[in-house]
Amino acid sequence: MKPAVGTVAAERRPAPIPRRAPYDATTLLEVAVTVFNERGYDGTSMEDLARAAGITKSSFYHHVDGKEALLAAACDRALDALFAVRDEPASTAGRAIDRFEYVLRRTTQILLTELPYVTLLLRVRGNTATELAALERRREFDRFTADLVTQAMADGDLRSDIEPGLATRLAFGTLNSVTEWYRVARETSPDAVVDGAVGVIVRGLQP
Amino acid sequence: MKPAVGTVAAERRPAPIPRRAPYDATTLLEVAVTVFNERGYDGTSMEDLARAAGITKSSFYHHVDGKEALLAAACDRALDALFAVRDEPASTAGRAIDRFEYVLRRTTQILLTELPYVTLLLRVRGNTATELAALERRREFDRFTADLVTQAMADGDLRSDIEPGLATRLAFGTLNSVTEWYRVARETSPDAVVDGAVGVIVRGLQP
DNA sequence: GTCTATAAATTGATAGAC
DNA sequence: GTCTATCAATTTATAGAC
Repeated sequence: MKPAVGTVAAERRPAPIPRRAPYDATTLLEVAVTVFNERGYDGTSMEDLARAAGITKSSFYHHVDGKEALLAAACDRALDALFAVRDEPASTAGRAIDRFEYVLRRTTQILLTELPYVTLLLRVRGNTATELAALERRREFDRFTADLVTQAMADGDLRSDIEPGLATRLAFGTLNSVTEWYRVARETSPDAVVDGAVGVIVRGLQP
Repeated sequence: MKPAVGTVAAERRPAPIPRRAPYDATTLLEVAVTVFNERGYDGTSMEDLARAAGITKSSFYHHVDGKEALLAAACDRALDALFAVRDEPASTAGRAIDRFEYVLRRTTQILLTELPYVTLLLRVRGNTATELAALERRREFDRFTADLVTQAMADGDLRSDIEPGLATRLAFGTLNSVTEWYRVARETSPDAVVDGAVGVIVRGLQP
């Protein structure tokens, strides 16, 4: 039963308008990254983002600095999480093979918990200064992983009939490929993905 | 020694202008795919393509039907090569494990020989009808590979402590990740990539 | 085949009212 | 905070001269 428009009750106690939480930069970043991943960064217009957020383009601009700033924030979030893994004690001390396995596992976990941000990072092409900066940070992380593999191979703990660079790229390429299919339709649990991926890689690279 | 401008020799036998082969649709597709892979499809304008070909945008349009047609042609080239693998005798007869290994190897070879086209295909997002059609063909190929893995697992020839779908995705995700780094700077030979990738995957998935 | 010129639509971003 | 209106630049694509 809806009270007639204009009654006293309707005027003094208007039906509660379905009210969303007020937007902040973090919320809209989440919206933006989702759309970026669906349509690609360059394939997404600010109009697309505003529509996804349910406001106009101008309102959207009230909250964020622009398209490129959104991309930078998303990439930084992914990269900060990856570098935090690199700086954990278990990544820096001990046998190289143990550190390698630890980094594989933790990287996969980050990839799943920060999935949209890592996905976007992995697709960056280098068209702007922002993108080049993200690529450079990413390459730094890649050098860290390549060093791990090289050391573990020198220790005799990884098969050495494959070039270290190729082994590194296959290992982390396998992990990164998870971003290509692990979406909301999650028929596989995160733990199963981590255990499965790390297990297959480790066995595949055993001496 | 350059003859002075205006001499008889210069007028009758003009210095040979560095003449390129006349453009055809295939040549320009090659140019386009290269730029698409560098800057991303949506990040590339027809102006970019024309500049890369050394002609104007209008001249470029004289040879090709448009941006989307270029994408469709590139995806078709990659998909035709993949489906040709699927239809080879060694992919359709024999034990599933042998067919699986054969398809892994052949797919990697296609990936390297048709690298730019496969790279572009793997990045398609589904923004237009053209892209959706390419994605649908790709999914058909994915179903073929998933069936192979499922059968080989049922035969007891692949480890069964991993879901078949996860195993398939890890295996072909590893292969596909090659497109992310195997560019012109080829420090690793194609054969080493094929042997390395297939070898790591097969060992990683052994029972 | 290649060019200049231009059309028609879209894009990232801002101005200013409420 | 949200809106309408608008701008300047870019983008896909075409017309028509040479």
